[in-house]
Amino acid sequence: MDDAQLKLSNQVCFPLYSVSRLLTKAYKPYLEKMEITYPQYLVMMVLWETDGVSINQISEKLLLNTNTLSPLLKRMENAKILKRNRCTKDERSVIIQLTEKGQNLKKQAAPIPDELIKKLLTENVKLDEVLQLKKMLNEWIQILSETNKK
Amino acid sequence: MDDAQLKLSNQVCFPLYSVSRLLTKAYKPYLEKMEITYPQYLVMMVLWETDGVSINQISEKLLLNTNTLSPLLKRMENAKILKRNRCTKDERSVIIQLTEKGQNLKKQAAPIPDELIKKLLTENVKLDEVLQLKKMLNEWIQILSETNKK
DNA sequence: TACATTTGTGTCGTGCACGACTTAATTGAA
DNA sequence: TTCAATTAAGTCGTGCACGACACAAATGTA
Repeated sequence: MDDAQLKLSNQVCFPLYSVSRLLTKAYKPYLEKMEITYPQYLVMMVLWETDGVSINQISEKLLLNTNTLSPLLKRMENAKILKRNRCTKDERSVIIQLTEKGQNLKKQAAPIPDELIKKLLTENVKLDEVLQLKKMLNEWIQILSETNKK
Repeated sequence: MDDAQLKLSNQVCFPLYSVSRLLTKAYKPYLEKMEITYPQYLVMMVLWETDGVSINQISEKLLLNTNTLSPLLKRMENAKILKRNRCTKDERSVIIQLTEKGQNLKKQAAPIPDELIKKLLTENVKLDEVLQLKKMLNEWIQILSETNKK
């Protein structure tokens, strides 16, 4: 059998999976100071940009199911960085609002993206390549979130 | 504050994280027929290429800790696709060997990589771009597995 | 040969992810 | 208006990931 396709070294998915895990790990020392995890950091980025959104809206932006977000947001509420309140207009919705503590974390987080991108840029990996990578990944997100739907 | 850096849309990490999850989900229908998960599929690719390796060697190839692999390999042994045996030369090591069932799964897996890459290629994403992406990711793996070490 | 150190595997606890399902509120069609 | 269908959130079970730690086998050094 011609098994070249099945070799780990020929896969795109495996380096993607590895880099994703390794990058999350690279964030860790920064996020630990803020006492949040990487998925929680993603939620924070949504809220820093637009506070007071429903769980469903967060779910759509992060492509994470509500059954992943529900317990995650409860942990964040316990850590007092956000509050969960039922929407008065639609009692089914839960609105997430940052506390003052949560808002203040933004200042602490501000330098993180720069520090990380600095680590990743080398003589062989230039910024415009990274931007191209981002563009390609965003296309794949479109394709995959379509095909995964059913 | 200039918070452009903290916007989700300006992150590279987030699309990487999303695509990794979405790709894993895209593999699912194929892997379900073989009754394995995506991380288990990675282990299988290692073993299809080189059978009879230690847990440590699998750990190095997949960049996964042994405390992740140990229970995963036990589940795979329960599913009768591989066997775990202590190395006689070094009693600390556990050698992983495919069963016949495990070897036979290779035939079933053979068309998977092609089918998936077909989904991802569009007018806007060409094969050479994918190869460039892979190259970049592999560089990042080097950088990140270094910096994460300590 | 003693014994401190290293190495390979493993357990435990925590936090995601996600499929399957439940519950309650809202919506829509007859 | 009634009630079936849809929607938002949440529970439950399983399987990763991984840090912290345990333990036994192997190794290195005095």
